[in-house]
Amino acid sequence: MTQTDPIIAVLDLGGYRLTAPRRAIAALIAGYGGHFTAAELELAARERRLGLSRATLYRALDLLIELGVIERLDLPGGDHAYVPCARAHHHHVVCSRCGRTAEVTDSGVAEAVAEIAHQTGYEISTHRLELFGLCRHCQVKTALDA
Amino acid sequence: MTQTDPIIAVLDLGGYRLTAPRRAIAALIAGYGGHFTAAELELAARERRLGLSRATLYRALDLLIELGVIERLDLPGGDHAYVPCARAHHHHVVCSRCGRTAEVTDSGVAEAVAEIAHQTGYEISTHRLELFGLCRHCQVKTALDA
DNA sequence: CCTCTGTCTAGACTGAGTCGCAATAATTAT
DNA sequence: ATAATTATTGCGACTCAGTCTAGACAGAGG
Ligand SMILES: [Zn+2]
Ligand SMILES: [Zn+2]
Ligand SMILES: [Zn+2]
Ligand SMILES: [Zn+2]
Repeated sequence: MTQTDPIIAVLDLGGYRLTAPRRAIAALIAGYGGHFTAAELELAARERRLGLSRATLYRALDLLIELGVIERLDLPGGDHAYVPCARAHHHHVVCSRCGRTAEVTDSGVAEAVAEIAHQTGYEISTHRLELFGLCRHCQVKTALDA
Repeated sequence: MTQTDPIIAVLDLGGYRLTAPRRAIAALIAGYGGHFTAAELELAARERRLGLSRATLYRALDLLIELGVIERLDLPGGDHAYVPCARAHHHHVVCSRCGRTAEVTDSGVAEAVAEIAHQTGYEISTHRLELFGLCRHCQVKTALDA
């Protein structure tokens, strides 16, 4: 609601036009706690009669990725999902039951990467780390189900 | 040529039928040093007049993944590729220029994962780490191009 | 306001991957 | 060897994500 939507802010800063579709998409994204898929966004948009075309949706996602305010995850099953996130390098832990995500820093990973570079002789420029498991919430629920 | 194709061996061990299409696919895969895509396999099969249907190809890939003799990579650009590999848990470093891959163990990563679990409270069950950079070969080539 | 141009819509299109089912062939039993 | 069993294949139609094009539209700045 407030002017402080980080996505809008970044778009503005980047000199991109603050159009109605982009504002709508930003609002939808802000509504998700964890990850969301393109299909979910599309459905949500349709339900709310926002009238955005698929093309616009995908272009917006591409742009937001480029700007680093969302990131694409490749779920173990092969599906693609997105998470809103900070722009510095980091990774995500995804709850495989409810989808909640948490960001984590490279703590410790950097050393491992350096070690790997040394062992293999590769000059490593990028890496992606994705972690999957149960969030606290779902750990409890699972315990109760037993 | 020899009976020692690891893919065939694993299929046999798992009690799966050693059919002509599977043998053909195993042979094709063995021919790749680094990663390959489903489309590449399909093309190679068509060129050699092997007459396998797409469905069979994809079913075979799924099976081989399940058996752990190949693994699916999600390239940064969003494409999917596969690498033949050992069955124990490990990760891949992919040369972003020539596609050569190397396997690396969890050395160091495990600690980082434990630390992340502790920090976030998630009970982490799986993780995927993919590294991208230049292999030794391509480092040299790049240096010469300068 | 008016213009310039970035962005949007609609809908056709592509290409990866899937599905159901009849035909085929690797195993197993006889 | 032959027949019976059933996993696997091929086909072709299908779905669905994502892309593309071209004309209409609407921000931002003057
Ligand atoms: Zn959860
Ligand atoms: Zn990292
Ligand atoms: Zn290389
Ligand atoms: Zn690992």
